[in-house]
Amino acid sequence: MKKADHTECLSAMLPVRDALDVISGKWKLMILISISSGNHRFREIERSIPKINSKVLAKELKDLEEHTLIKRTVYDESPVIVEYITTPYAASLGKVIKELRDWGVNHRKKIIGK
Amino acid sequence: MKKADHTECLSAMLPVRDALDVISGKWKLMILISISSGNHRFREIERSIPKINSKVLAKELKDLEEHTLIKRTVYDESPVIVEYITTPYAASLGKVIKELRDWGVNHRKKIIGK
DNA sequence: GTAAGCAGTTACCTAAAGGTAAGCAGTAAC
DNA sequence: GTTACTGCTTACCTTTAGGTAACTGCTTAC
Repeated sequence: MKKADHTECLSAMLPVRDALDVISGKWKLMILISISSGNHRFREIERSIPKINSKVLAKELKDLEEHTLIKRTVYDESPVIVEYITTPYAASLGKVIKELRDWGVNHRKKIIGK
Repeated sequence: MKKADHTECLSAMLPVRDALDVISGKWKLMILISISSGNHRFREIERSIPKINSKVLAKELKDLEEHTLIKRTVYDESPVIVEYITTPYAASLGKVIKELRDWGVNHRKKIIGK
């Protein structure tokens, strides 16, 4: 039983909270995964994620762009093409996503095993 | 540019979603961090987490217990003592929390640096 | 000329998460 | 005997996340 160090405890909690503020919610990581798996167009992303709708997708894409996790580029050919790509900064989330995925796989096993 | 593999993409997204279902939200990880930092009593945990309130804490503790991430023990001394401890299963979240924390620290630096 | 695809937007609604404030039963301290 | 601590619960309210459905302007395909 460790001694409760209030300062140390806070210094662990606050960054975790910061991270969750950016990535939690039902869709953000799924969108990042979809884009980095090769889906770059709005409708492509939409179709790749079950049950998402265009309003939510549009909003989440804006959020992700504000956090500089994705980049939106408009190619002014006719017809206009809009492309979403992940930024190098998004790659820094790779480990986070990997650990979440591994844990999720294991957790599902545990629950089904019951 | 990778080719979009729908199946592979889904098999990455769904476990991540499963994991987030368990740990996302404003308080769950903070509570786990608090308990594993040595806060084991209800009021102790409450005081260690800024801005949380007892209604929310009580509810989140129940959720965490249902997911077998913490264990609640009542010691029937007088006065009754209630103790919360993390389970070995919660330890499996260690890497997830570490990566979230590291990313959060870095993200904060990046934002302040702007 | 009508249908269908593109990248969204708009108005409206529901459900869930979270917050506020008060209170309760028990104990113990002053 | 009043105050304060424990571990909660209750009723009520607000805020936000997310969902539905329709519709826009533009383009190309049949």
